[in-house]
Amino acid sequence: MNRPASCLSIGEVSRRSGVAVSALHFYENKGLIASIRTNGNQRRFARDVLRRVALIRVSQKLGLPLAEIKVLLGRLPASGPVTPEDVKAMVASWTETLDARIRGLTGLRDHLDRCIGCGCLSRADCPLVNPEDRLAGEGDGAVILLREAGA
Amino acid sequence: MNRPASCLSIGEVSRRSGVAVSALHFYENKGLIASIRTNGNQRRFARDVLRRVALIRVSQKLGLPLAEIKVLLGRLPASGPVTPEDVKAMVASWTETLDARIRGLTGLRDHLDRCIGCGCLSRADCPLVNPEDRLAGEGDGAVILLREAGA
DNA sequence: ATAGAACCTCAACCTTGGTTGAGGTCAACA
DNA sequence: TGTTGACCTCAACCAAGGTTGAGGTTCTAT
Repeated sequence: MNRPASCLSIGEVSRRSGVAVSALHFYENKGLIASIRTNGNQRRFARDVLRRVALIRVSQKLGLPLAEIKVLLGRLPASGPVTPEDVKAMVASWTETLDARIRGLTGLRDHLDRCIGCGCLSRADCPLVNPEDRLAGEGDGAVILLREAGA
Repeated sequence: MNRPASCLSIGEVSRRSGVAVSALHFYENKGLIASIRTNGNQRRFARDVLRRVALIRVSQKLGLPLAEIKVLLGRLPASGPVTPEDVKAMVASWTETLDARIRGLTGLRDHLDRCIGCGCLSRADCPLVNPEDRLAGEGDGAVILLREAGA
């Protein structure tokens, strides 16, 4: 009885999620997913793990590092099924992150558009290049513009 | 005459660009910037390097890897000042990249919005989670959705 | 009962984008 | 002529996010 229908081997999780076995090992090691072991020391995952893995991959596509994803996952119930409310909260936090990234990129694009308008790249005039010359004395030059892209 | 006014030491480039000396070494090593050497083997950079470094940092904020940035920089004149036309072309290529990223993120956000609407996370119904169940047989499951985020 | 697939651990390696430090040289000022 | 700060090279190290391989065990089907 090592394999009740509700348990998945790591190979099954890999096939169903599209994530390599080695990556699943890695996620487990980092504490993002959990398993129990059979008598023979093989991993068995609750079906729930498929959701978690999907959440991990989507979160990664938002640019979240695994450490942050771990925190978000940690807010889900440690065991048992995830409720719709849990999901709504997590997904809402994603959209905030997403909105922030989109805003950052859009702002940067606007800068670029202005730069296309002038094409100068002039140290004196172009807000895109050499902002350090307009900010003499601050000591960190180009950093100012770069910050606008949002982390 | 190691220091005509038009030449910058690496320390000056670092201070004016806000980029660490070690990073400038790194960029030179990767072929993104170039220098000549004094009799005493110290680097001297044309002022032009400040523009290139600024272009590198902005490009990085778009998420471009240095290898791609190197290609873009390679399209600029190898020596001599960069013309406004050069800049326009390069910046235009950035905005395309940016637009693509923004579109990808926006599409992902729309998915999330729909998911918030239902909150189901159901294997059968939720397009965000477990798309592999709707795509049985394709063998790469969640990859489908993830692709939407754009590279 | 036994082959072969699937699994296990652990360590080494990979890429990207750098930083840090050791050990040594150069340049500029007094 | 010091001496001090800026510079040089080269190698090692870091973080993230994994992959690869060696060497060994377990599971499942025949």
